[in-house]
Amino acid sequence: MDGTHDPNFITHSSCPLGPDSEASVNYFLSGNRENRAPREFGWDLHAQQSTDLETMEEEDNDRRPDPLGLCRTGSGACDTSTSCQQSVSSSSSEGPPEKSTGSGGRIPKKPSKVKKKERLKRICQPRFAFMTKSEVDHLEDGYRWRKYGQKAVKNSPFPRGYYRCTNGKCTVKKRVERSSKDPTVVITTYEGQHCHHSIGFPRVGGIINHEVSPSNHLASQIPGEHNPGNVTQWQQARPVEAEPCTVSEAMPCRSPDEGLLGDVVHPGMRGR
DNA sequence: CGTCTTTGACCCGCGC
DNA sequence: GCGCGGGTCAAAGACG
Repeated sequence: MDGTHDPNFITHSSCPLGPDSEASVNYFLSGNRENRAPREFGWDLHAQQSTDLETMEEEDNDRRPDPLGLCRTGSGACDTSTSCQQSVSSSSSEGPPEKSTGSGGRIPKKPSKVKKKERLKRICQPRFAFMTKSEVDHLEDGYRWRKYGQKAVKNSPFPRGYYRCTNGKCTVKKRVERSSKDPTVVITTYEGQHCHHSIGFPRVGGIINHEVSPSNHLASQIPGEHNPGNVTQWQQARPVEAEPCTVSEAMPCRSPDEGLLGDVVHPGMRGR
């Protein structure tokens, strides 16, 4: 990867949405360990939306230090020993979930021991979140997602949507929610690493990425997705401190040529 | 018919 | 121990 050399890549020219867009995006890389507040990580949010984020942070701090609920289980249950693996509790990679040949109604869930164990582990994976000014909740990012849940968020009138990559072997998830402070701001949190390439941008001139180096192609895709003229500036936040598996300069968790962060975050960004 | 969304229930961790 | 809130599951329905 060569990304660490281009600190200025976050420019209009590299914005997937083009220089005409008008909204701004904040990135912040989340450490995936322990429920430490971003501030403690020394986040350096200085873009226009950062205040919003910080506000959220403060509002939630009384209960959850993590403004986005990142690594909620981190306070103890976060098993990072495998955090670099694609080992989030996924029903796909494990034995077939006993299909409840439902006798009509919803039968009480009795998760297998294995499944239960997995849930207990609920491993925190590298996470990457950003704020986007957008009217659209679910931003296109080149991947296909399946919504598997939606929850009302406390202190927010807007629900949070839970998405999972449709690729069977890919355990990447993402959460999408709107800022309660600024409804025009969409907070997207990616978790995990893609084990495949994106499918391209159907709506952006049908760009296919197979020729672009992974370290680049997503850097020029993700945040903006097809964001109808909303994202112009990419704000860069300081990567969170590095622990065994965090997203920082070393990027120990990232596979050489793929993976969420590798795809999503331009190396130059991570290296700050 | 296959895929995706919706939605209510369930599970779990944490704070009180 | 209990309640709360977040995250996930999976059936049912919608849609192309």
